[in-house]
Amino acid sequence: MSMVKVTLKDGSVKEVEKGISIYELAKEISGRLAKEAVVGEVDGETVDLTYTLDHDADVSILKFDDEEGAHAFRHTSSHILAQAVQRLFPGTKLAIGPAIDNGFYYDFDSEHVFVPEDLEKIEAEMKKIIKEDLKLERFELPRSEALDFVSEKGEDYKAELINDLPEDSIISFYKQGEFTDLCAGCHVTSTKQVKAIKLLSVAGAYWRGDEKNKMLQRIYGTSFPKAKLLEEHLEMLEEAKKRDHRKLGKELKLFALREEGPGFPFFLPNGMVVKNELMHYWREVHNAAGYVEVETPLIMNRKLWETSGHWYHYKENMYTVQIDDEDYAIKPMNCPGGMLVYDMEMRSYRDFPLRIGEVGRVHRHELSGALHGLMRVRAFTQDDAHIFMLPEQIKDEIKNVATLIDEVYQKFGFKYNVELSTRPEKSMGSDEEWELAETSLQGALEELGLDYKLNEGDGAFYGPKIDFHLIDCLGRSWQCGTIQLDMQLPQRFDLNYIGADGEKHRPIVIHRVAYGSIERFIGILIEHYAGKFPTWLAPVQVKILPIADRHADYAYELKRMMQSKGIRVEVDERSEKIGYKIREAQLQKNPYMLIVGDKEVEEKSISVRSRDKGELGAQDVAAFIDQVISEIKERANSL
RNA sequence: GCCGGUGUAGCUCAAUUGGUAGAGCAACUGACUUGUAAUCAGUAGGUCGCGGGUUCGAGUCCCAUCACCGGCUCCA
Repeated sequence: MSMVKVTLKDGSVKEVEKGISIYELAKEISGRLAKEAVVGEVDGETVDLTYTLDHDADVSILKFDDEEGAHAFRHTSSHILAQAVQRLFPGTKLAIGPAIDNGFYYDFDSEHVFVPEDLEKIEAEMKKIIKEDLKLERFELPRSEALDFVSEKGEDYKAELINDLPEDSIISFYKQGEFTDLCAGCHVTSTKQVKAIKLLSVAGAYWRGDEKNKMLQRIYGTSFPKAKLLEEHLEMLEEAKKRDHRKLGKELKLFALREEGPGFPFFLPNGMVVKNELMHYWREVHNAAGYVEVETPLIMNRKLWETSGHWYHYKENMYTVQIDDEDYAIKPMNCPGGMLVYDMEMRSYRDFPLRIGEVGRVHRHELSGALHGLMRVRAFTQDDAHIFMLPEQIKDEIKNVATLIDEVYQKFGFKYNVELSTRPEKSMGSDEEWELAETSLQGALEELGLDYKLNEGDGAFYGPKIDFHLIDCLGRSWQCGTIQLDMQLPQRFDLNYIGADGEKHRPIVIHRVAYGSIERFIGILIEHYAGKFPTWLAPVQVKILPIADRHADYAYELKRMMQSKGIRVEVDERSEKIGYKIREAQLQKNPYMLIVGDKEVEEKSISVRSRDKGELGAQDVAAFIDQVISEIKERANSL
């Protein structure tokens, strides 16, 4: 372990481990050190954001490539933003301005309403501040003085933040030029280091994230130590726009959203193929895993929803309807129906685990502002299942479900994060029940060797849960799969089974989904594949393109041949040039194009073009069909 | 729901200080019969999101409303 001597600003010398991070360093020399840490020099030439604490001590502390380094860098960027805004719009109050993944934001309370055009002006001012090469200096004040300091400047939000800190706190501030902000750090040493900066958007955000509070104006931006990195990042955002499932959904005629039904998507023929293929695959996997399938009514009497508790806890989000003078509700969840199915027969412990699946369409009145393409809708399909079991079966069954979900995600090459949420403050059930439930869930994850994040107190009031978050091409994560233990519904519905002892017992119930919402899953798939679905999912798998009208007969002969083998195939018989037809098929992202002209008719062959690999040349018809069929069979390769 | 922005032909977009709506692609018709990402010509297509108002006159200004976009909140 090589140690390095660090000379602090006050002249004292400290020995630290080489390569130590600024945060570790701050911890080591509590409080004081962070102050010194910003007084360094940057070796801008060789390594961006490599700091030296003092002129004689070469300790690399922070790099932009590290998460912490990027964080400090973006944090300074947000201070520059706030400084520019206060210069241009005096009287603007500051709320908070943290670094986030890929950028930063700052929340403002201003009389002035920021419009997109303002961003350019603010950005120009920020560039000025960067050029001014302002040093960031840290200073600390006892809590009461800190309060006076911010109150004098009329920074009410900062005062509120300080008020929430303990009485004996020492409050740190960072100063750059005329601008000072309450801030824990860390920061880079000078505004000059922020070489490339770009403001992206302006949005509303509630103070402290609470909708009861005032709505502030949030400005988002991003920054990099090199112009090239910024360019690359902006290009990535452009690429992501091209993949947007709403755009591709329209271009590929997969689905549509209309004013007549906000949040209620239309699935067009192409999208329906994808949906049906996904369900086909789902049924294969679930059959193999021992699930049965049921379907429960979309509309049921209010009494059922009172029994389940939804009428009291979820009414705001439920669509209701009157039938014969009685209240009915459209189901927002499948569980109550599932409970009724269980209760239709006398159940035995020998039936367990009893896995009852339901691909159920649910309706929820989501806030209009929350709607987003297929990702957030008001009617969606859950690939639900309720599993009834004995307490001692929990762990193994959770493992089964997690394994199944993993298999499904692997199918599409998805990466995902797992989160385990435990007992919240307000909860139902005994300590022993929760203890068993939580250790079973945790044990299952650990035995499977899955990395997971623990969200303590984040579970549902009726039980702990495991969530699966898919990571999309933009790095955003979407909650899809979930496994929830339900300790409330069995009781509310008075569900029983006959145990080995001949007595009635309450079953354990888990509620789980793999896709989550099929609509959302399709949205994610569209972006994941950029519309280029693998052959088994592609709406049109083979497009036959006759070169001239006289080749149409042969084209249709090929079509019949392939169709009879279960291949989705179309003929483009328009009197257009072959280049035009190829372009169209290519834009529609059809996996295979077959060009047939005089040569192919004569030789009874085909000229194959692949969407991804381009021209493949002449091929034998039977061999090509076999190839396509093998790709279609990928749907089931897990079996 | 909240904050901000947007809304013109099926799609992507134009329309100088308010003066009476235009292009490309798509569609349709015709010609061309085509060899691996856009053949040419013509035709048709809009109560400028919907509803009020100001004005001699509104796509352009104001109000209201709906939807969408970026976020917040919430969530599969």
